[in-house]
Amino acid sequence: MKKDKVAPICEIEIVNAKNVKKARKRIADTENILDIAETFKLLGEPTRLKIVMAITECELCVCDLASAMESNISTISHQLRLLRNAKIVKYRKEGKMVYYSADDKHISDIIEIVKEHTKEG
Amino acid sequence: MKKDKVAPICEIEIVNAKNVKKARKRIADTENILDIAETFKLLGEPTRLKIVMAITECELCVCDLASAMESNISTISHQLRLLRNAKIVKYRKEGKMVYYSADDKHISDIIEIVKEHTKEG
DNA sequence: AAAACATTTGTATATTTGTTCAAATGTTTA
DNA sequence: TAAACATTTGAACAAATATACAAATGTTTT
Repeated sequence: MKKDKVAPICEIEIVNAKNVKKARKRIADTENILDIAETFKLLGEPTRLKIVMAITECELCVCDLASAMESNISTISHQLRLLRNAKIVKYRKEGKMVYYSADDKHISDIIEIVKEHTKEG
Repeated sequence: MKKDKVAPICEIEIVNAKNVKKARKRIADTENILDIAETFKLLGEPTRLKIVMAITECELCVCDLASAMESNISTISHQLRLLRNAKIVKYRKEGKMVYYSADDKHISDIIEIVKEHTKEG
């Protein structure tokens, strides 16, 4: 057997077993990794990202949000449901109106960071 | 015409014109909004997020990365290309080997923040 | 030069998903 | 109670995309 190599797993030879082990551990230790991916995925769609940015500093009803986005009310409502479930946006009912806002600091923080990241590219 | 309402745009009545205008402006002012969404989208897929996390603290060749992820080399390579284009990961060639790493501080920062965010939910 | 190997790339396919229309729900007002 | 309105929800369709296999590229070694 060659110097650093280890028995193959999944038919793949391992070159640096130590680093592979570390990587495996890092992934395994992140128990809510699917939830993290889900949050990123929700922000990774222009319509939804725009929704979040639109209601970052002031709340809007679904109707006005659709207007601001120049989009369909139904489309906005569908996307809002996804964002709501992930606790990325919150809402407040007032009669038949529903006002949405995105006051979660975490979310606006990461949007700012990614904004910086893409600017540099 | 009713009190606060304004002429319809896209067949939608506007309730709070001031906030709609602010929202529109906030969206319009973010010139690279599609790039921002793209970065989020790339992190929003479990395979790619795991890749990034795997190589956050130590570099790995494609082969070992595939092993650590228990996945296909081709699949990993395809996803690495996307991550590379978005400057989320970088690589270093050494002969026929290619070592990938994700040392971008921005990226590990936002992953940590989202990790916190999802924990609270 | 050829064999061996790591990685990349092209193609095809199955799955996911964003959007739209239509209908349903729930609230206010006449 | 009925009409008007805001929002939600269901269903269907088109578009995007993650994955796998096969072939191509590029590098090292014999």
